[in-house]
Amino acid sequence: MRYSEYFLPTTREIPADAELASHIYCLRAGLIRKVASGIYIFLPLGMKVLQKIETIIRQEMNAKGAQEVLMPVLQPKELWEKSGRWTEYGPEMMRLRDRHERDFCLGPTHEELITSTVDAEIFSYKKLPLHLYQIQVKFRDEIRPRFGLLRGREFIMKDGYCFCRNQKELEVIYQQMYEAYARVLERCGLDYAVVEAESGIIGGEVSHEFVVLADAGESELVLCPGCGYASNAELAHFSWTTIPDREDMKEAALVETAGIKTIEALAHYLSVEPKKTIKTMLVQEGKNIFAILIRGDRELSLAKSARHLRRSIGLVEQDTLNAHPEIRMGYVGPFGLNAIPILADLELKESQNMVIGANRDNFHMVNANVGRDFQVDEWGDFTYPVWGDKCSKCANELEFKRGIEVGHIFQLGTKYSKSLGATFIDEDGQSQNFVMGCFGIGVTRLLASIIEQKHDERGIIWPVSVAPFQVIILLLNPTNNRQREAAEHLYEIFQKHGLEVLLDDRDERAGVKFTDAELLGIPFICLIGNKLEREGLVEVKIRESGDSFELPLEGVVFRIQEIMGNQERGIQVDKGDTF
RNA sequence: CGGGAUGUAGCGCAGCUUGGUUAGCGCGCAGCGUUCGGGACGCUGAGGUCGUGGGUUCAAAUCCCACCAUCCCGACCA
Repeated sequence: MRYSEYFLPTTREIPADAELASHIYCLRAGLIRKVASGIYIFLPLGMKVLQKIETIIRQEMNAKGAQEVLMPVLQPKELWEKSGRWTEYGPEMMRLRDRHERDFCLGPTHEELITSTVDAEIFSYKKLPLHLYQIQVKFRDEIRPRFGLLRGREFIMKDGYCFCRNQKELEVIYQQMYEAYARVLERCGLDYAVVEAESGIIGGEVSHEFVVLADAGESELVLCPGCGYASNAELAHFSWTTIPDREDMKEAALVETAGIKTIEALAHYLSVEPKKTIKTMLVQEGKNIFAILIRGDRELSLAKSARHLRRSIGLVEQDTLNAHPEIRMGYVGPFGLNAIPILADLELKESQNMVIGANRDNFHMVNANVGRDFQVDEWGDFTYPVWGDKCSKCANELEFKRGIEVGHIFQLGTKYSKSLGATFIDEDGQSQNFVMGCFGIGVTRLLASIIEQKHDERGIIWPVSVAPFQVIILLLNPTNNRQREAAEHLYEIFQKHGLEVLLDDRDERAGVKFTDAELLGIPFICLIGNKLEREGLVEVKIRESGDSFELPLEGVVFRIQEIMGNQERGIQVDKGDTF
């Protein structure tokens, strides 16, 4: 491709809308342009990268026997009413009506459609397992789209659904997908973690998230350097470090703490460490309130709480509190809470002489002790790990990182096949619900994550595997015939060897070309300039390392292929079916 | 949806507090000339419903009201 003819608008200024590197560089390097909040057009360069990523995904999916389909974005209401999700899904689902007043939605996901399709065609266990996937635009009317492609409303997703005879068969496919996902991320050159993502409400499901490590990421991860344990911070297991010294139980007493409603203020006022206090968190499901006691210096994990209670809960709301005059906000404690169940974090089981809310305005209790001064209905694990906490499996100190969730694999079981009545006939002639799995990769999000992890202050640093071009030739003096001819010749050589090459033949100053080449992040930058004129040498710069070397024209392609080959071998790619 | 902020040329911004002639600057864009290995210089030029609607006023980019859009912080997710 000749740069002079290519639709590739780069910008010098940082767009006012963007904050994250991936967002800024997607715009500056001419990959995308915004159409509306969370909605983007992909320009030719962005399109190329997208296709590269999709190809990698296709190869890995096909290699595991998954078959590609394409489903519509527009889906009829009836389908969603069958699964109950037309009402369940909420405002995130974009609904619209056609000229005949029929209701549709823009598909936020495709479980309903795929399940009903398979159900209509597959009747026998002999046809199972079946694994279908698609790479398609999905639409979710996000409450708050942000960070460019990282959280769009319209985004491209690869989603796969497998239909199995039983749990065992599902587990085999699940394992295969685990491997396939890992390979996709490796081939994209990414540093990532796989974390268990247990689902709170519906027990028994197995689920893993694939998270690209990046400081800008929205999910917080806990990693153990010792045993490799990885988890969402909000669900992470850990063992607490501070085992309290044994002390004698002191006499409990009420102290006046007028106007003191936070742990910090309380600890300061009473001159105790925050960890010697207990805070009482209130959560609710519908109108039901639960009190959860945790150590004052800890944070409540709603995810863990939800899992423990097996309910979908949120922090208590003012409306709900109005019906409970016995609750004294700011001084809540496990006293006189009537019918409200009191749960407590296991960490408090051995605690002694704690400060705790008295559930009486302007009073706390000091030297409170479990069992003597207050009772607990249920013990559980309700808090996040913090710096210094140890791995519950191997006792190493846990590490904290942030990441971007790009993939999620799920053992669905019969949730959708049941609600949609999708069945097959098994070996015994009995009707059974399909046992399903679903597997998603956010393709556009993956693109953004790569930039988020692979960039510097000058621009993107594409891994060769997804780079829109492997090589860019900078013709520094387009008016110089010898240099022009050399550049054209080199351009042909690259093409003949199957490399994707961008020839910067624009009538621009050298500085512009250098800056753009680095912004675009093309892995190999070949300079045709004075060096060529004087010594017949091409200067090759490697974008990632900044290293450079000089070679005669004819040798360049082999050297580049050699370097690329070495990188590929590091990943050990065996190509699956391609088409 | 709650909290914060912004909307002026393709992009980045000033002007608004204290209303007053043809609304500015930088980059980019077009033409000509000089330049040409890290975003050159000179000259000429094109480009604006000042987010939209209403109001106040002799007069509104500027003051008031409403709405819309966009971004950032919270609850959701690939």
